[in-house]
Amino acid sequence: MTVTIRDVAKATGVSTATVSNVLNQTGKVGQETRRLVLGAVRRMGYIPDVHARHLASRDHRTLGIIISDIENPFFPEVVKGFETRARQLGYDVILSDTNYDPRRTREAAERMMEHKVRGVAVMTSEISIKLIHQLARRRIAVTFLDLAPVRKYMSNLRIDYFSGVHQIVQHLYAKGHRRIAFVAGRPGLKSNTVRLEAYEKSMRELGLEPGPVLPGDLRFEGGLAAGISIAKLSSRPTAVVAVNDLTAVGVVKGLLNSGCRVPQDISVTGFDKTRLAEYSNPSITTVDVHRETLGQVAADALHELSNSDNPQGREYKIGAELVLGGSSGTASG
Amino acid sequence: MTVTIRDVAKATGVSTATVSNVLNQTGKVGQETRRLVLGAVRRMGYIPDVHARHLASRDHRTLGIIISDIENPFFPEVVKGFETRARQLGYDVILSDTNYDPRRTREAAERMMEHKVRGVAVMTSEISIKLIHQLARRRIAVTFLDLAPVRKYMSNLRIDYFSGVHQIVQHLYAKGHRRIAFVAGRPGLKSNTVRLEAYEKSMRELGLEPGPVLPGDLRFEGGLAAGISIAKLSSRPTAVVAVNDLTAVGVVKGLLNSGCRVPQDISVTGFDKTRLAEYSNPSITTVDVHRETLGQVAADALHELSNSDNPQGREYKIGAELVLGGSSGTASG
DNA sequence: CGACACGAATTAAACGCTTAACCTAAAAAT
DNA sequence: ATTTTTAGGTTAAGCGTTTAATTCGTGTCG
Repeated sequence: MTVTIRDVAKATGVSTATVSNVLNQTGKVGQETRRLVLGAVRRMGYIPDVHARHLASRDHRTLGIIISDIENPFFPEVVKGFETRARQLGYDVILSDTNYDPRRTREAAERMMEHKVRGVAVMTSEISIKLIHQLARRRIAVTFLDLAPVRKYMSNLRIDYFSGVHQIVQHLYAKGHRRIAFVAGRPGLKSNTVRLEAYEKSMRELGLEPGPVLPGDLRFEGGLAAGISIAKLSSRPTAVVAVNDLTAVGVVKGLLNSGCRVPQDISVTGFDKTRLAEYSNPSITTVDVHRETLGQVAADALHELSNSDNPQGREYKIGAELVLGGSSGTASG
Repeated sequence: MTVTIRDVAKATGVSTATVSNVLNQTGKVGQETRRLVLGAVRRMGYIPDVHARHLASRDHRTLGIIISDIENPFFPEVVKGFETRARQLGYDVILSDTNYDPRRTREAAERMMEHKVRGVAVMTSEISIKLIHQLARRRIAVTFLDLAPVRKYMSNLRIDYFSGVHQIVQHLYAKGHRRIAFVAGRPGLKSNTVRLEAYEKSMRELGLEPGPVLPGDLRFEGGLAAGISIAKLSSRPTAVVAVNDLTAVGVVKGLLNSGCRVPQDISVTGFDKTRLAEYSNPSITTVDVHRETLGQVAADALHELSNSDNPQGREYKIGAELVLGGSSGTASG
């Protein structure tokens, strides 16, 4: 039914090997033959079967990326950076979304193995270390976000959350803020607790007492509630550091609804530099964690790992950068 | 190197056919043998090679989805709906992002053919009809968004943009608005011109003169500029219908910066119900086009098309629903 | 002028799996 | 008691490619 390489060979009067050589620019092929084959390929609409190709040539130029949730605005940019770079390096990319579900995470990893990818960028933290080791043991290169120490076939990407939070606190301090609150995310999530710890450490470094720390949920609602609570506090802080932009936007709305002006009465900062931060009113002072770069570096790291004959993993650091917005200003009072 | 079905067979002392039968629950296999095989599979860490499997069984349960840009907040939800449904129906999914680039669109389509997918949901409008026909000719089911008439192997998904815009205009009319402006998107894009036409038609239907119509770019910046322009207009409209949420958010910011209060002085509406609309301040009155449903319906449509023995395409309609926000209110004056 | 290298193409064996066709022994039916 | 059915397998032929090994002319060189 579908036209195969054999059909093309027959139509041109050459062997399938020659057709294959023409298509892959391998081996020796004469000018004239090349022309003929290419003509037939075009005319007949031949398209090679990727499965057969991969099966025959043991070289699967495919990279995988596992993310938590494509709807989470963190990931699309990471995916884009990864895909673009992988493409440049000549890889095909397959994507799996785990939806924060451990079972689907396991399935995603299995899918990667089934596809015999050369490497997998694990961009979710809801994955067991065992699964990662399982991949590495099959000589599949893996990168992850601060989930485990570096090893054979395993490289680590460290997003410099600490520096990001540190820059925020420094910025607020410079603007005269001394009472700075923090709105947290989900306690279990490492990327969140790291930010909280960075906040506490940065505060102490400046001789300030951390707190109050309010609970959040990484979502708008949590921020909203926190904003309302903060507005009611007796000795109100002059600035609020939110664990992410969404929370910050919620905080701002909560404060505004409670009659606090932002930034005149209270400054608010976010984290992640989502589009939300930019479009919100006032725009949110936030930290750019270079998501697209993250994806790129992941692709590079996998390429390096799966191509070197010494597949020892290493550490990569992804910078974070303060981005000023209208939500933070000089301390009042 | 990697463990194959033959290794499992050898270890268990049965034939590869039996192992295959155990794994796929086909054919007759005894209890004891099944147990043994499964044990070996687990113990040896055997994972079938998807390429070999697809090559051997001509049944490729894979669906593809082609989108313009994963960073565009329209798509993640569509992808999620598609993937979830496809998964339920037992399909694997491959995703391609064209980045609005015709060459990459062609590559994406080729990728689908290389992978021998059963169907492709084309969610971008930057694709030539030829390419779609090429797919259909290969008996690959295709769905698209109002790009061509229905045909063999080709189904159409129509998002009811008209109804959405109509609802908005009706809503504003009911709130007393008579002078209603429109901020357009990119002129070439069909989904945009449809909205513009729907706006004009809905206005005339109510005996109102459409206009002014301001240019936009589907982005925040275009909305911002439009908002500033509108604020300066001599006979200012009391309401602004923006082509999408992003534009609406820009318009709001432009108006606010120009000293117009929203919605007290001017009402603003968006389109698409992105998160932005919800988080923005005031939240934007918008139209929910049920993106996740769109993805779902696409998967269903492809499933239907590729499974029936009469693969005649049909029309599907995706509803649109007004969602009230704080950005629209009673007309002033 | 024979040996040789080389360019251009062919042959055929994988790659890892599925599946139709076939086999065998024991249970069921006649 | 003979035939038929059935359960529980096995055999082997692909699926559509790639690729190492091989063949076959032909121009080159000593």
